[in-house]
Amino acid sequence: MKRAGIKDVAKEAGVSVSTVSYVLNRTPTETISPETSRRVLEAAKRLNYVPNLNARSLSSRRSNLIGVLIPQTEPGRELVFSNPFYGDLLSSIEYTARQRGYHLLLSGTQEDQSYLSIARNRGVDGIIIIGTYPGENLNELKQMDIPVVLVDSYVKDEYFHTIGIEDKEGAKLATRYLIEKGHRRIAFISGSIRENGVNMKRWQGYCEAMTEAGLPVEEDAIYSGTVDYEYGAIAAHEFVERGRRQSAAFVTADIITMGVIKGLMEQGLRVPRDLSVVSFDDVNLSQMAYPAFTTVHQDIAEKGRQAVLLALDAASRKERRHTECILPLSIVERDSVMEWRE
Amino acid sequence: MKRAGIKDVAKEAGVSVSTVSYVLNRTPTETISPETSRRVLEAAKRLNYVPNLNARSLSSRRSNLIGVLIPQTEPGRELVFSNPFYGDLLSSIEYTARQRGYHLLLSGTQEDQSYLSIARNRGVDGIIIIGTYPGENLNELKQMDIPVVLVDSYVKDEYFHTIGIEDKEGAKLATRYLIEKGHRRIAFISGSIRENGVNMKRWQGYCEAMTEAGLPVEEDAIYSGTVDYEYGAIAAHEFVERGRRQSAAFVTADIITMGVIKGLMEQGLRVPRDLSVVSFDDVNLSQMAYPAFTTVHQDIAEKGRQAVLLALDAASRKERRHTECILPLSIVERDSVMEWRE
DNA sequence: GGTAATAGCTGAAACGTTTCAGTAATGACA
DNA sequence: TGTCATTACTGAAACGTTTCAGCTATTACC
Repeated sequence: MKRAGIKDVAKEAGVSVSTVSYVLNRTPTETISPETSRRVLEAAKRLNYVPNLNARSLSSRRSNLIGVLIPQTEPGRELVFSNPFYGDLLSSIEYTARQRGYHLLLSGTQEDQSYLSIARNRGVDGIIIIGTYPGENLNELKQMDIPVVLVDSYVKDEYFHTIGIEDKEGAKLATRYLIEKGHRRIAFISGSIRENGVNMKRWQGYCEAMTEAGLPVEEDAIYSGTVDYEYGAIAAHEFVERGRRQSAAFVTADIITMGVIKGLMEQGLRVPRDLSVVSFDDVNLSQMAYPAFTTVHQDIAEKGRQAVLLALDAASRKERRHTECILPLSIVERDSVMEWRE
Repeated sequence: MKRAGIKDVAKEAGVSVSTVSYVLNRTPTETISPETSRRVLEAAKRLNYVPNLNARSLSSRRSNLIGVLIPQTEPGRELVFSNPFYGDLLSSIEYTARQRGYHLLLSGTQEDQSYLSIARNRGVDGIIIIGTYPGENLNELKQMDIPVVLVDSYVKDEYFHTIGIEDKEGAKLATRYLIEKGHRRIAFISGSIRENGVNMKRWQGYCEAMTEAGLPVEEDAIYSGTVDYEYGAIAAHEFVERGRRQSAAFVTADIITMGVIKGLMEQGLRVPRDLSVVSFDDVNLSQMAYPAFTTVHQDIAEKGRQAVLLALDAASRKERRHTECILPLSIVERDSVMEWRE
């Protein structure tokens, strides 16, 4: 059973192909009589017509497609959904896009550029790139006239739109919170702080908060690895090996915190009895954990929503000027921090 | 800067458009001299040529696109990524597809058919539907000649390919495990067991295991709600309200188990001291939790991989006959079960 | 009554590919 | 030398839309 095309509809309704197109797209500049319009609509319904979106985008240069690039665990590997943060974010992106009649083209942030050309070739109307992005190719993105939204990236460029949070401020919030509770020696547990990404900003926030309180940033209080559960456990073991010199820790991601708590427990230690912890993200995990932990809350759903809105808005206007959207943070108190007195 | 098309390449290389197409696609039936081939390739490189995939799929009727439909929390809402199971699954699907040069078109399983027509109109080469699917429209899917892979669905049909696990057997495994540990009164905590999906099968498995052991399936041991963290906590509270009549529980999803553990804790109860628990899925959560819980392990990554392979394999051959793929299960022992003696 | 504007429609080019059917040149073979 | 295959390539139709430019009635205006 061959699919009905616009031609078939035209024949069925006794009008030209262009008329059908105008009716179906409600093209505002075109005047169509109600009678004709009705006939076309009926014919389309009768033939069970659905437009071929590939042909449409070939012709109209719009695709109603948004490309979403999600980081991978390693170059060429799976997506990082082991961290629920990304699932929550994607969920919100998909929902917002779907509501507006857009579909998602999903891909990993490959180290090579294949994803790039593919995003380009599919004719996506916008691209949302999540997380720190392997730098250089970004320039190539600028050359094609597609709006790009960077989520949680610290690449500054007139061309790109960005959406993120005040990572440094959030980290200061967390660290100061611990200081206010009387802690003086505070560990910093994080993913890599080499690249200019959120972890580096949170590192800076931690340092500033410490310094402003007149506390030293000590070498052996720093744990830097990968943003996953496994590293949290490793850090916890190392914490013990290094002699448990701190009474509290600021951990830069909930998923790491899960591992830290687990790692401590394996060694008979408890949060917050043996280590107070403040975390970052406030994914569901932070309430599920035992103990539920205090963490810097960010509105992940809103982040995803804004990313889509920014992309679509940029796609509709022709201007390509940088827009920046920063979402607010707050700290959510749960059961992972104890007051500390010497 | 207008993008270079195949015509530009042809002109640059001094050959015809068709020759360029043949070279670029390495069409096996066509003979091209090495010299010409080289010239074309060089021209393409020089012009920074990338093919327009929309045009290609319009012409060739293949899109290198796989549609993925993921359940939503509610009709018309976000995707169910609050359950990490889906993130893991999608991650594996994306990875496998990407490796094979395919991209993912992601959408929620809408109650209305819009997703359906869209999947159709985009010309996807295959569709992967995850979870129980709002029934009727499936027939419409059959009419277009696109391979459909149902993941974790119990819809039986000659047309659809399915991939899943022995849910009933897995549930029996779990229930029997508890029985062997001496438990006689075992609660069943689950999502909805109304629809003919995995939860119903697991419910059947639970019943069979109980009956085979000569134990009664008691009304007040059954908790059926939604597959999420929140419901787990609710069930735990209800468990206490109903008078803590069971010594163990089989919970049909890890995400629910997280809530159960939390809910019990809120009431001063502990797993496994006050309730032994065996769960299902073995997502990362089950090790992260405190206590890490015993659960029926399924290979989620393999599930995603097979789903893609099934779809691609079906797309390449013309035949549309049902294929079924069942993955093995095993039980992973952790710290959520105690021996029980009267 | 004549011109201008407008409403309502249509024809055909264009979008960037793939692929079928064909052609010209070369070599093999009797 | 003539026929037949084979190699290497080309022309053009087709895929299903959008959209520009144009055409014909009809109405509006002076």
